[in-house]
Amino acid sequence: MSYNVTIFATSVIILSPVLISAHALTLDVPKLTLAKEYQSGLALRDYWVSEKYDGIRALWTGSELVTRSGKVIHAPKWFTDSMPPDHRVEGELWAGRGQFNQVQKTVLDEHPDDQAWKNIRWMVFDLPAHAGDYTMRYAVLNHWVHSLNKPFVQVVGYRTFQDEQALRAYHHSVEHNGAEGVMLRRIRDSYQIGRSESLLKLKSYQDAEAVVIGYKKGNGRLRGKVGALRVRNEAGHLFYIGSGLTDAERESPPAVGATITYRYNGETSTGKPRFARFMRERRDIE
DNA sequence: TTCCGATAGTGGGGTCGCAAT
DNA sequence: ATTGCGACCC
DNA sequence: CACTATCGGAA
Repeated sequence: MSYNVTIFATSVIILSPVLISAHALTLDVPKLTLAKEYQSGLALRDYWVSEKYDGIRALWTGSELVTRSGKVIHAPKWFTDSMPPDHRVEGELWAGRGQFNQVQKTVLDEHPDDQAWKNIRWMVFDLPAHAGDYTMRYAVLNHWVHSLNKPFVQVVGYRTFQDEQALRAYHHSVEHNGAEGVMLRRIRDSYQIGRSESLLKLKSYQDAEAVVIGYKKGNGRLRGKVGALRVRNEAGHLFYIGSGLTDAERESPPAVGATITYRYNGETSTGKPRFARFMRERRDIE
């Protein structure tokens, strides 16, 4: 019915001075569902729960595969040649648990490496332009994937849970096996653009301590303040922490030699903490 | 009244691609 | 051949 | 990605 929904927003991208005078280039940004953080106490019976696949979001527009910001993903012909010309399909390009780095190295190349792409799966989970609640969209999606019958296109699987304790148990078990976390999909919603209770993510984080060994200057509105702390953690890794600092903390940051607590989500491929953010300075008690 | 969602703007690690060295 | 940087992904 | 700082409208 209302098939004519606007799927793309338009934003202006500033390019090199040569191009600015001649053309105003635009980039189509897909309007997608964004996940909110899970909070205890919601009606679990309204949700289906799946693994959170740590890869790169990819939308089939009907003619090409694009990222969340609308950039074209240069997939091999054999990967996309049987995609439907008349449907939008949304999923995650994924290479297995703990393999985000491989996905990034493979799918963002301008010239696809055929061998590397053989390790990529497209874990599909929605039909953004399809009417109906999630159970209906999921049924259509399943039907399409089964008829497609390609090993590298799979539908994400779901479970349901009666109570939070069971959900937590599942969450911890998949994370123990290397998953990034879990997603909760509210099954009676039509496709929701933006951030809402329609899609939730549940991820664990870790806290650790590090010693401040220096600073990096801030840019833009933070000019003259601290942009990031240079730190060394207990494993001896050197890295920067900028996220999490308030404007006030950037004006009078923890001193060199101070111990801080930071939060992170697992490690990168080189062993550094992923998504490290500042929590607080350690205050020793006398 | 409080709180939530959207924006805009900061910051990180890792990678690719291109320009400068 | 190496380095630096912008622009992407998360 | 995580986060801070704002703002206006929903709750």
